[in-house]
Amino acid sequence: MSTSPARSGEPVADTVTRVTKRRVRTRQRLLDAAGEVFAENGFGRSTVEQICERGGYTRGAFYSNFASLDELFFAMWEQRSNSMLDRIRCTADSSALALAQLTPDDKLRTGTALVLDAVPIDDQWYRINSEFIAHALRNPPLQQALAEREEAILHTIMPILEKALSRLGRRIVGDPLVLGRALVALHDGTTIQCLIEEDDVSARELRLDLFTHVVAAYTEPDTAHTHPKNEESS
Amino acid sequence: MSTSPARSGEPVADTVTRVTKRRVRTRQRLLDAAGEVFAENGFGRSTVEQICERGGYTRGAFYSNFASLDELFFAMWEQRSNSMLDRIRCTADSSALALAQLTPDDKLRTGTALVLDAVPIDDQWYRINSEFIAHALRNPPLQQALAEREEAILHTIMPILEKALSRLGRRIVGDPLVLGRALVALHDGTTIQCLIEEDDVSARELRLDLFTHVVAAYTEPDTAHTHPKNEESS
DNA sequence: TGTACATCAGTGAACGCGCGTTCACTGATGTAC
DNA sequence: TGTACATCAGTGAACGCGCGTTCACTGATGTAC
Repeated sequence: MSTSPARSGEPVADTVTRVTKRRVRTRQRLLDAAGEVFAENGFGRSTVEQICERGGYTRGAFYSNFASLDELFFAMWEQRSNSMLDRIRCTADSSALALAQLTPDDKLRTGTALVLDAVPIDDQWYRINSEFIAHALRNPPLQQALAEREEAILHTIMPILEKALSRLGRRIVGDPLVLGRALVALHDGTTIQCLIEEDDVSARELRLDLFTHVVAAYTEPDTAHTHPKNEESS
Repeated sequence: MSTSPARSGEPVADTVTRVTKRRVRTRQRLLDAAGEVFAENGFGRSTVEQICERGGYTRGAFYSNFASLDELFFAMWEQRSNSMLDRIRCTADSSALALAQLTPDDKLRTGTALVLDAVPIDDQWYRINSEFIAHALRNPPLQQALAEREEAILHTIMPILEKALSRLGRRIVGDPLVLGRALVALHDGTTIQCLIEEDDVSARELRLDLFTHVVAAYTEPDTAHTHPKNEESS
């Protein structure tokens, strides 16, 4: 069992992972294919055959990697959900440069717009996600996963949000998580509108307005900007 | 072609509709059955057989009434969507009594809570609707129907909203439809959170907070109406 | 009102495709020496 | 390093169930007189 590489110069990890490499690759290709097919046809209308064909495999490969379509759906959703969060973190980091140039005098709306750009409105993902939610509402374990995802989203967003707010010379009134949840709800709700309507320019503007109003409502000017620890409220 | 009921005391309409009565009934039963089955299994995972069995018919009855599952899905969604709006109108009317007792001095939050009660959080409907949205995003005609539905929702909500606001001595700043859309988005977004979480009490409170803040942000005290009782005729 | 007739909504058997699932196999990948 | 060997990931044929769809029929519903 224990592999002794003897005089082999190759690192152990490399040899070990190489065994799985093929599996990892086909697994990944199936996951990618599943994402496309589910988005196109819907979860319930997608077949094992379609997904395998899209990924360039035969059906046997599927059963060698997943127990069921349900399992694949969940794995795919989880992965995409994660990469979504990564993308937000990443975009937020790069837009931090722009944010850094903002002064507290800049309008709240400008700052909100900047942060909002980090959250993409992706119609393929929306379709997958809303079907997953509907699916999860029928499966308690999946519902649990959804709740945890919500949690993860909040923890990704909060630092970005607080950093941006302090840049704008504002601070949150009350529990920060309440604002976080409100913004997530806003995103979910306005995304539908942006996707449904032809003229998504105006939809996006209304969206920005709404975000700005809510941020304004849940925050206040931070008068002790240079000395943040000055005033504390319960 | 022209039916002459001669001395028949029965109204013509009654005789004419009686021909369709059977159809109408089975159609309705199939629609009801479809709603249940779709909510339980998801649209894509539901079969013609399941729906017919639930409705107490054989498969032939389905094909005698609908061309495809897609058509049934749409018809069912449209009907439930309509009855949803009716329910809102109805509940709003009955809660108008409570609203009438509010004075401008009452808190905005109380009034918002009252109106919000007219909008149910129905998890069966949510599952159906979110699947329908995902489905409609792939079918332009359905997408059109969705957009029109959004329009209808707004026109249902606006009078209720404005009536309630005037009761609270407030009026909308800017385009009323903008507030309407914002509230719809809020409802959509917060519904997910209320449904996902175990402890939906706190979710519902946060929801109410959010609504209250947004209503406050999009309205201002209506100085022209200091006395609530002096406008009887609208 | 009652009877004889016409219509057609819903039945249920039949058909066959498509899909999920299995499994003996093969050839790609990694191991031992 | 090269060769012989072992493993097992992915193949593809095979099976059969389930489902969509059709259609000749029957009996419920409405019509004519």
